[in-house]
Amino acid sequence: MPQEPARRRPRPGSRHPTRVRLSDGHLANVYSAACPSRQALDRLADKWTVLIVGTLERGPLRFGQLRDAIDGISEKMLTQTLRSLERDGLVARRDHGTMPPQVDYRLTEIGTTLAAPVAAIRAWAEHYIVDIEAARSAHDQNQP
Amino acid sequence: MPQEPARRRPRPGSRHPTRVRLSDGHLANVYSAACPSRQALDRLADKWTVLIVGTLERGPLRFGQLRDAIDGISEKMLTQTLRSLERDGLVARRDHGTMPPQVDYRLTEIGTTLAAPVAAIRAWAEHYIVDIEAARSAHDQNQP
DNA sequence: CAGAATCCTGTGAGATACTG
DNA sequence: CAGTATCTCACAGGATTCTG
Repeated sequence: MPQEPARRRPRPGSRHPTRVRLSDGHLANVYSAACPSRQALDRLADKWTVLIVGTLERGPLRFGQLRDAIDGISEKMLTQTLRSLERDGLVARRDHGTMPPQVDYRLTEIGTTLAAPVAAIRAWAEHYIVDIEAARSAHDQNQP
Repeated sequence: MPQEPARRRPRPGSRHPTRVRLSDGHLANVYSAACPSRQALDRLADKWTVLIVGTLERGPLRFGQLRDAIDGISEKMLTQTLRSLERDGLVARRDHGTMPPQVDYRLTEIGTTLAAPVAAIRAWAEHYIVDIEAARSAHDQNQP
């Protein structure tokens, strides 16, 4: 059971109030973090989503193939991320019901539309990583 | 001081070994998480980077303007993310040295090139959030 | 105003073991 | 093979206070 936030001195006039309590008791952000684009961005801004979508771009893959293709992902995170991608209608899961189990995953129609912007990001990453690393080491030279 | 990982029974033959100890004592991934595109992707895959870059797209902004424009960001995370963006050469910081302090941030040339793919992602998000939410609630209907 | 320093918490995510 | 179920820790990130 989560403890009470334990604010030391609940004084008014906090300088940066990002949340307010609504009449129904829920907490909500003051401005608009509920903005649709923010919702979708948060969906993409985890460590594995973009990599899974990028890997499925070329066609359906089985669980083990995904695991082997995506360097460093744990089975747990692969399962979790696939589940939430399925929930959001970006990936479709097909269980053949055989024994031993055989399951494959493919992008849905919407998932496919995501592949394009994701590819753009990946292309940018591949092109500019050199400059980024250069800037990084130059910066670290001055402030070690 | 970080404790020893405390592996209960260090038995060999773990099923999914993602890391190996190199001759110099460092840990490294077996395959290729060090791939350049992965490096850059990890750079972008945090909660705030994309939002900051997107906000600076239209021109330089001061610290407080960024804080107010990006819904829900804390001053701590704004500072942190700006620092690392600066380190990577994507954002330039200009301190006017006045009193009270006046600092503004703008995209560098490389940062500007990132704005395009980021805008593509944002456009995708704005367009497809409806379908995502539909899929989500449809899915939750079946498995509540 | 723009932050630095500090404290605290929830979550991300790995390791391991078990199952149909 | 394709998962669950636990346990655990590290760290992202929020709240608060202080300062030049």
